[in-house]
Formats: sequence, structure tokens, C-alpha cells
Amino acid sequence: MRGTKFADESAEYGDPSGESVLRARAKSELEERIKKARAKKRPLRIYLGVDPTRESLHIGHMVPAQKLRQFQNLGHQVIFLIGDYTARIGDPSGQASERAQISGEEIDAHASFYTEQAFRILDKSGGLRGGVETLPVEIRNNGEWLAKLDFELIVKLAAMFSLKRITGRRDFQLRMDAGEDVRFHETLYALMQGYDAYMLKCDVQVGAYDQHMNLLAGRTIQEHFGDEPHTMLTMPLLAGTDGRKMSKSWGNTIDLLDTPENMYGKCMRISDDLLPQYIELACGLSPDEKDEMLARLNSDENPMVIKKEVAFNITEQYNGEDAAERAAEHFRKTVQEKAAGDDVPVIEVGAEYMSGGKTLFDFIVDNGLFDGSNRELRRLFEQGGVRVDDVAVTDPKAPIPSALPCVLRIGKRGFFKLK
RNA sequence: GGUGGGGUUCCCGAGUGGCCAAAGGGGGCAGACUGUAAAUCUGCUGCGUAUCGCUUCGUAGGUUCGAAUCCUACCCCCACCA
Repeated sequence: MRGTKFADESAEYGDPSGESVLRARAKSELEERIKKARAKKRPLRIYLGVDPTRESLHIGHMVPAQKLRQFQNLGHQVIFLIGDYTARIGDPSGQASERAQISGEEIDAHASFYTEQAFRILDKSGGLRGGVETLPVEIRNNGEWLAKLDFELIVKLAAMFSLKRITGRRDFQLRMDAGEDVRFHETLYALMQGYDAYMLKCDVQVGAYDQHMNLLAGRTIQEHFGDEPHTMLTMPLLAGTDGRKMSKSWGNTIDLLDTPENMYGKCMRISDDLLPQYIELACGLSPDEKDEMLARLNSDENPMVIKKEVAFNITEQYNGEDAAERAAEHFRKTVQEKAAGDDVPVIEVGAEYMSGGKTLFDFIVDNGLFDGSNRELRRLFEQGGVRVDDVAVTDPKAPIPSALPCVLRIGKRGFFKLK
């Protein structure tokens, strides 16, 4: 599926990219650069920039970071740039409408969270890893230089681009066609990001697919200043749990702040045909490991087994091995065996329920065990979604079970021990 | 500014006086099945102390025995023209 490798992957300053995620032009450029770097015995400088605009991140946001890590593993110098300054403008890429501006404090808070999360993927301090001397991550803020830009230089930068080119980009065009406004400052975004690339003297810039225009701007600026334009590696966008683009507004994200159990469970929930791209983009595997896993997927091996490995891998990356073990065990128990997990809340059945006319329904409502309307709970009963010791209770007027303790199950995931 | 079209339940979208708590799809939930919380199939999907009542079709009034549907005003959106 993935053609031959074009560089020795085990060697220092090697190339981490499988061709499936690379465009032909980027591929040959990268080959060239790696050759040159090897000749000069210097690592490539690879840059990934992130604007701290949101308060939560999902694993789709970390796809470019995975690529960065591969470069790092091969001994290259990776740069993690916090767009503290660009965050004020707001990247218009792919945006259907103007972005709200955010405050300085918010940006700072997000920035520290982002950095912390990035080091789940990147190796902060470097060191000898798998026989290769890896370099620590270089962390920068683009406020370092953007805050100092004077009008003269801004004009100079702006002169490198035609209005037609800036406004011709698809997201702006769509907005204008839809009768919406594009604010003037938004057009400056690409210039700023491009200037970052120039200031960082980078050989390669990694970004999500929708960053294409911004990365191109970097090349333009570098060329104007007499530098060799950086190679662009644009990473595909990871699909969400339902197969559509992973996005908060679709509610199909796997968030970095999800509990390990939830993260694992959400991964198990992806459709089988999403597995290849999750293996490719989200797992942080080496090209060889990816190939092997993809090959197994094409054999008649049970996809569930592979999906479990993917779920484990992703959960482990963000939460550590122990948490991933627990999550896997939790999944096995609650989903596969449909049994209660270890952390099942224990609820004492008070005396008032043991006598008198209180029903199981009342008990559930009184203790807040079901989060929905009474009508929904009634339906759950009628549809067999309420079980006592694995026996469905279909009558909403059924009494409290008399044999205690017992396990009460409400819906697929609500387990309670009654005693 | 002018003219025309429109705002419906979580989302998309049908509905032009009673048969409308409102088609269909999506999403969600449950069940069956299964090698997974995949896929597939089936059912459910406003609320309520529940064969009855209450609230919901942009907002506020009005006509009518009866309004998502008709009238008036207002707010917002879209298209074309200028």
C-alpha cells in the first residue's frame, strides 16, 4: 500500500514520512533536504505552531505533533511554537465566520495547558533514544518577534502578497460569497505565521491540512528574504468517532481531558473502517509498526483486537500505561461482559423503601441515578434497559428488589450496587 | 433603500384551519445479534403522579367553537435589484 521508503529510517537525520501523507512535491523536497542536512552533519529544523485559542484539545489536534515526534526520534531539531501573539488575531483558516477575540489571560492559561499536553507526545528533554541522540524540544513564543514588528516591516511583508491572492483563499471567498464580512486584520494572519517560519529558520513546517495557505505564506516570505523556502508537510484531518471531521460542534471528539475509561471507550466506538487512519495518524507508531498493524487489519484477524490495541495506545499516550490498563479492563468488564466495573457506586437502600409503596422507579428518581426525564426512564424500563442482577425489569411499577445486595443496571453504562 | 422568500421539536426539513405533539432523514437512547461501545436489524425519541392533562412551530396581540396554518404589528435571516 505504502510504497518503498526513500530514506534509511533507522539512520540519524532520517525521514519519518510514509508517502501516504505526503504530496509528491513535498516528498522530493524533503528527500533533497535530508541529503543536504546529512552532508552538513546537521539536523533539520522542523516547526509546528499552535495558537492557544481553545480551552480543550482533542486527539485530532495532536496529529501534527505525532509527525513532529517522528522527526525528533530521528535526531532532528523540533520546534514547538506557541502562537501567543497570533492567537489574538485568530486564524481564519476553515472558519465559517469571524472569530471572537480572546483576552491575554485566557491565552496564557491555554498556552500552559497546550505545552503540557504537547509533552505527552513530544520528548521534552531529549537524550539517547533507541540508539539516536535526540534533541530537546525548542519552545518559542511568536510574541518574541511579532510584538516588535514596526509598521515599516509590516508594510514590507504585506507588499509580498497581492490582495487577490490573500482574498482568493477559499475560506475568505466562501464567507464573502455568503455575504459575510472578512475583517481586514484577518488577512494579516497568514503574514504573521509566515514571518514565524522565517524567524525560526526552519527547514520544514508541519501543519494540519487546512493550514495550507498559511504555510505557503511562509515560503513566500522566506524566499523574499533570500532563504530557502521550507518544505510543507500538511497532515490529514483526523475523523471523529462518527466518521465526520473531528470537531467540537459535532460532538464527536476524543478529548485529551477525557477520563482514561472514556477515551478508551470512545476509541472502541469508532467504525471499523476508520481504523487505518487512526493507526496512521493518532497512534504515534513508527512507519514499520504502522505497516505491520495495517497488514494485520487486511488479514482475517478480528478488527476488534486491533481496535483494542489502538484504543490502548491512544489512552496510554495521554494517560500513561497504568491508566490505560485500567481503562482496558473496565471496557472488558462493562462492555464485553456487561458486568459492573470496580468503581461501582454502592447505594444503601433506606428503610423507607423496604416498606410502603415505593417502587424501584421512585428509588432511581429519588437518588438521582438517572439523568433524564421520568418519561425517558419509563421507556427504559419498558424497553428492557433496567436490570436487576442481569434480569430485565420491564414494569415501571415494579417494587424495590427484596433480595439485597444486588446490582442495578440502568441503560448500558449505569451500574449501581444496592445494599 | 426597493422587491420577493423565509424563521417548525436536539439538527436538517415536510406541513397552508380540526385527522398535528406535528411526515421523513440525521443524531440520541434501548433491544436483538455479534469478534467491539463497529456493522446489521427492530423499537423508542416534548413534559407530567398519565387512556387524561400541560407546554412547543421567531415575538406580541387578534379572528375563530378550534391556529404551526388566517389577520395586525414587531424582531431576525436569505435572494435579487439599486
